[in-house]
Amino acid sequence: MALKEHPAPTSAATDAPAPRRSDATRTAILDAARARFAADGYERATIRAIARDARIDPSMVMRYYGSKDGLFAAVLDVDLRLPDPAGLDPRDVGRVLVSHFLDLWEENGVLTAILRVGVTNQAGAERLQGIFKDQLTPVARRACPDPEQAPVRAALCASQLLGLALTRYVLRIGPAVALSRPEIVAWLGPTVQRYLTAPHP
Amino acid sequence: MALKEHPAPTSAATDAPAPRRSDATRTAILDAARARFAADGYERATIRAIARDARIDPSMVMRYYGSKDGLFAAVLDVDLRLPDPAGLDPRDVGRVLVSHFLDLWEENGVLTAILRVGVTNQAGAERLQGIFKDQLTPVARRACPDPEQAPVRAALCASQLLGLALTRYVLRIGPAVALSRPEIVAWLGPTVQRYLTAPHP
DNA sequence: CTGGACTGTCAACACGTGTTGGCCTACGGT
DNA sequence: ACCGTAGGCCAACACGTGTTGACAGTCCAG
Repeated sequence: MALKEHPAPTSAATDAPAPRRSDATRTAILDAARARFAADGYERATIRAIARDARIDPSMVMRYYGSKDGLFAAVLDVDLRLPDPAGLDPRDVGRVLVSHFLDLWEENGVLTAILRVGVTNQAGAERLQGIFKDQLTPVARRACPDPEQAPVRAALCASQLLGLALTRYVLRIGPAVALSRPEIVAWLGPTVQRYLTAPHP
Repeated sequence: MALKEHPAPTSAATDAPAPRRSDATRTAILDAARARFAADGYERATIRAIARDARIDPSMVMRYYGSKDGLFAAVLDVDLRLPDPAGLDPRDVGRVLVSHFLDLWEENGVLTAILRVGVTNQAGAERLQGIFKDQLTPVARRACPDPEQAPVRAALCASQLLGLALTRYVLRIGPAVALSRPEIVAWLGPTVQRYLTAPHP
């Protein structure tokens, strides 16, 4: 860790941290890293390959992100932007959630990267745990009958949603890839709905 | 590949392939490999570590399994031993399947190994695809209303079953680990049941 | 114009990996 | 009792990895 902190040369009080000339390179590295981690997982996504994709020297990665771990940590920031279940029809929450997750997974490779890495890398696994625990559990708490069951219900939803991502975006199992969005929502929506709102069986 | 084929020294016509003196070592390697692949994934499960666990020299692994790929291929043989849905109450097939899968995942680490490896290794992914396609689809064909939908329904089941394994045995998400077997069966059983038998939504 | 910081390149290091071949030991059929 | 051969260990190779430091161009404040 312990990245070099460049002192803001001009306005020190502004909120934006004074754009640097190397910002383009920084984001190029980050984009390449996200894609490589998503495609190859942690070990096989080498710094040399990432640097080649970003068309810079491997040592730049070290300069800007300190280490491979630091680079991956910089990729990890994810906000699921889950909707507040209080604001929608309780009968629709399952379908809305599934649809929202499909959006998230397809908008860029961050979630695929974290999933692929989390399976073999401890830090990635903890991050994935944290994301779903911190962001999905509150939704469950507002949607399920007994708030005390929120963690269990969130975990059940996670099992189905991550299972879909696994089969569709990571393992690329044929029929799971071929399914259309509306079909997925129609099939998985009621499942998630039930995990959230059904009485404890 | 191309393992050395030791000529059977004694009975050449017997069905059993004439036990070798090194069989103990062979299975020790295989056991250690399965555990390591399950715990660490493909890249981080090094031949040296596997050999250390099996208390033999790394070169023995090469001699008996040709290469790391060959070793992993030897670990891959899995028979899910799925029950024939024709033989049970159509109302129970979901619960029976979920229960059966819990048995499979907990009996040894093979499935965890294949899942962990399949996420980053192409051969592992294809193997996982094959297992679920070849063994789960026939079950779906016998259980679902329109046999033509069997692949889709098998994939849906796989998404939920693999998702459970992912959250419970790989990522070890707290609430998913804490759930008891009967609870899991009660929650996921109806889901699998619906994926198999419900009319296309 | 000039000095210092920033951005980038190059070559190298130390290390762990999969893999190989040579050597010694000890079993077991003849 | 013998000796071929299977079983096992050791040392080494070639390679790719993350990481480091020295060096050169480039921008901008003073």
